[in-house]
Amino acid sequence: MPELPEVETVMRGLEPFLEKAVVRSVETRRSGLRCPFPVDLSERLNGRKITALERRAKYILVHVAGAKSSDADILLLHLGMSGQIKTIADMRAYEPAKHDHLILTLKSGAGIVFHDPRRFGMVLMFPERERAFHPSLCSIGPEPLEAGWTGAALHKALINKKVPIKTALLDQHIVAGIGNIYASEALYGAGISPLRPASSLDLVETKTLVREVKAVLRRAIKAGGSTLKDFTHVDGSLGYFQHRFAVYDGAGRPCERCVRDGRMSTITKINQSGRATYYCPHCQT
DNA sequence: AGTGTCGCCTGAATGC
DNA sequence: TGCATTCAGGCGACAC
Repeated sequence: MPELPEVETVMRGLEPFLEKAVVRSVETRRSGLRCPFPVDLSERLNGRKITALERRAKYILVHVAGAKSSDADILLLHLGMSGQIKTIADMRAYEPAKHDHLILTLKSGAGIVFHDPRRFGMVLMFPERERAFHPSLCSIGPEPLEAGWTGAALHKALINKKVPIKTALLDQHIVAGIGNIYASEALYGAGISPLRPASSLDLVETKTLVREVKAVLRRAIKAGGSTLKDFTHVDGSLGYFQHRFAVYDGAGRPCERCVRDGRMSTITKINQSGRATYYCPHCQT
């Protein structure tokens, strides 16, 4: 389940492959994923040079040069639930696998493949100059790893929010890129109950929470993300942050913090807004 | 406006 | 063994 650290890992893996590369051809093997592929995808990519890659929230932005600088485009990729991007060193040796939906061949003879069994992913293309107005990007909240995202900023964003703090962390308008895994992990790190109404957190608590969000995301990026089922790096290798989860997918296990403090308490799984939440009912208050 | 629920989709796991 | 059901969840659409 690609969240910010997984998307960042994929983007970093794609960078040396795609930056300054020129697209030779585009093949779509079905009409779209969550939404149809842009009908003019091929003509807008063929012969064009990729200038830079960027991550925003859980999106990968592929910047594509135009004939004039005002014609630059953005190819927007979202991995959804099960999306993978694979790099292929030599496309002559490539045979499409099941669920390989979009294939870009580069001038160099290399290529990339968008593979997505559950087809919750997204591929869009629009002019760079429309970026500020694009519905998928324009209303997204602050990047959690940027210095400007502080405890004070989060505290302000949570005023009047009655939803549980766990649900608020998943809201991409409040903060970008956090998904189900890292929401549970950050709340555990901060010792805050996922059930607390978001507006009930005081400034000290939001500062602690912001620190923990940043810390868990940085550690996960360093570990190459978390591989639960589908996620892999662009070369097929796996992330290993899943081995360091404190609570996620750990129902029934003892809480390590409580054990350290000489208590016995068990990680518990609950459901919030249809999503699994894992926490320690004893030390998260 | 804020909040809650649904549907999209496949494959793995579970149940009878 | 085999078929049906359940579950996982990011995000947009929709209802209240």
